[in-house]
Amino acid sequence: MTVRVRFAPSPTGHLHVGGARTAIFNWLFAKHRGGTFIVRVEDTDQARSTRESEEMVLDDLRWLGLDWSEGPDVGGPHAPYRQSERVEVYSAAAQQLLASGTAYRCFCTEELLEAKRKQAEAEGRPPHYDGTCFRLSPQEISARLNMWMPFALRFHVPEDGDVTIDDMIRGEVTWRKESLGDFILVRSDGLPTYNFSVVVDDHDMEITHVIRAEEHLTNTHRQVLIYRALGWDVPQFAHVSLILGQDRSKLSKRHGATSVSQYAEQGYLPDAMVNYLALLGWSTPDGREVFDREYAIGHFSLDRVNPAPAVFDPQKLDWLNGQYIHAMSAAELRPLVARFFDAPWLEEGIDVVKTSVHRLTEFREQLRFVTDYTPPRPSPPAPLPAAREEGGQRPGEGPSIDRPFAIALLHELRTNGTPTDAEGVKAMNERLKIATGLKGKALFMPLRLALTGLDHGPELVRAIPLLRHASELDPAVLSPLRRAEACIA
RNA sequence: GGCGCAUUCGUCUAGGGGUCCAGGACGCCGCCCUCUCACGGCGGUAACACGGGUUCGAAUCCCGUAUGCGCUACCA
Repeated sequence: MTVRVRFAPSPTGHLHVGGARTAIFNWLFAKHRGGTFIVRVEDTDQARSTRESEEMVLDDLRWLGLDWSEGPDVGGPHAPYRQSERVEVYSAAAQQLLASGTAYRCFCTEELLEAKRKQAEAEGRPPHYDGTCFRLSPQEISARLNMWMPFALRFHVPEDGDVTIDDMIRGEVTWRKESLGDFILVRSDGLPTYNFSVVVDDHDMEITHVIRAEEHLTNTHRQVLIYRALGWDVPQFAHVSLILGQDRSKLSKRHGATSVSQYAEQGYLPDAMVNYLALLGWSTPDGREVFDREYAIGHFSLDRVNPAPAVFDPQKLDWLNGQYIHAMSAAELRPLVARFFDAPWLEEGIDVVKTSVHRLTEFREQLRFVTDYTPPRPSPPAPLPAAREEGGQRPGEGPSIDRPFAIALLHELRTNGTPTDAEGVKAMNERLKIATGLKGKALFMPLRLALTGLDHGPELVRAIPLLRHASELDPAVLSPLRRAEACIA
């Protein structure tokens, strides 16, 4: 039997990282087993679902690089893949349950149910449906039907409600016949509830493995009862734990970015995102943590998925994203970076600074020494020792520069020109060493300061040629020569 | 309240009775590389929630407690 799995998002906003990880696990599982990955939209909650959200979620999945062979956008043998368009399928199943007596019409209003719930809770009883409508006689039912009273369809939980599943992540989970009240299958507006539609769809779409979030674990109890009442085979279940924020509560907006589109905007790469999310709960058999999709597909298994919830760690994501960026060539990176920041000299710029970048958006800041330049102030005469605070800068440090050094540099650039490569920079350094009598840090720091205006940045043998090339390609970039002049003015 | 799930370094995790005074990764700290900042290399810090069992032996099995989370909706 070939594996068929599905990811079933509710279209109520962008795809969240938790959903993304569930989708990734489903996708990896399907690919690993040579099965089929399906996307199904669960939009029976009309108040919250929108078509725009559906598009966003699908776009987010595409951005992650996941592909599905059946879904609302591509169709498939079990179309439609949008629950709001599948009402006939549900009513057929509902009729079957109604006919067999497992389901019954409930005429209770929401207000009445709410009142009963409150009452039960106040008396310390479980807040379950009291079965009023289950006891209605056929006469009473037809009377209400004749009055056009709206009704919902309720599932009658059998006396022997014991259910055991063998969860692929958690092992055996058993629910004894316990506090489980008769629950709604079809709402009075005719749309099915989650527990009903999910069973009907998973059966209809021949889903073999249901891999979903842990929040659905206890719902499985109800769902298995429905499977049994309908005489259907129960699929394999695998419940993946939740993703938590730093404070160990369920990840939400106040923890910062939670949707994958936000991560895309912040300069994370899809490959890094998939890698990181896969690592949140799953571990590789050989312990490696940086891997591509082929590796993940080849080695994925639900046995290695941890049942405990995991805290989302932005620092590790940053590190991983950096690993991917560092491994890419400047040519590969350029079109991706150009989304955030562009310049004619961008590719060389990327090549020079990429080791200090963890997110694509950081290139802009790392290359600011090219686009922006403020000449360092001249060295102050003799700082007053009394004015120094503990831990303050000592004389001679800080973003300032000696006038004689600036003059020597300007002379060097005018006489020999600005180096165009690392060899040229080294030659220039040798000449400056002789001209100024400085060497090592005493030479390089003032040089860096004079040409970049900053006391840190990429190595000068790379930075100086970049500045020259950039100024030749881009009139907005001040050349090294002009910078040296500015130091003296 | 009831039911269910979970609990190894700050974080992600390896571990499925002895090879574990617990291994890897991120972070943090130190050293090296080095003009600076990164990158990279090397080293260090740091954990089996608690209490009972079972066993010659438990991080690993069982029970309880605590804590966290989920469900208990005409949300999914």
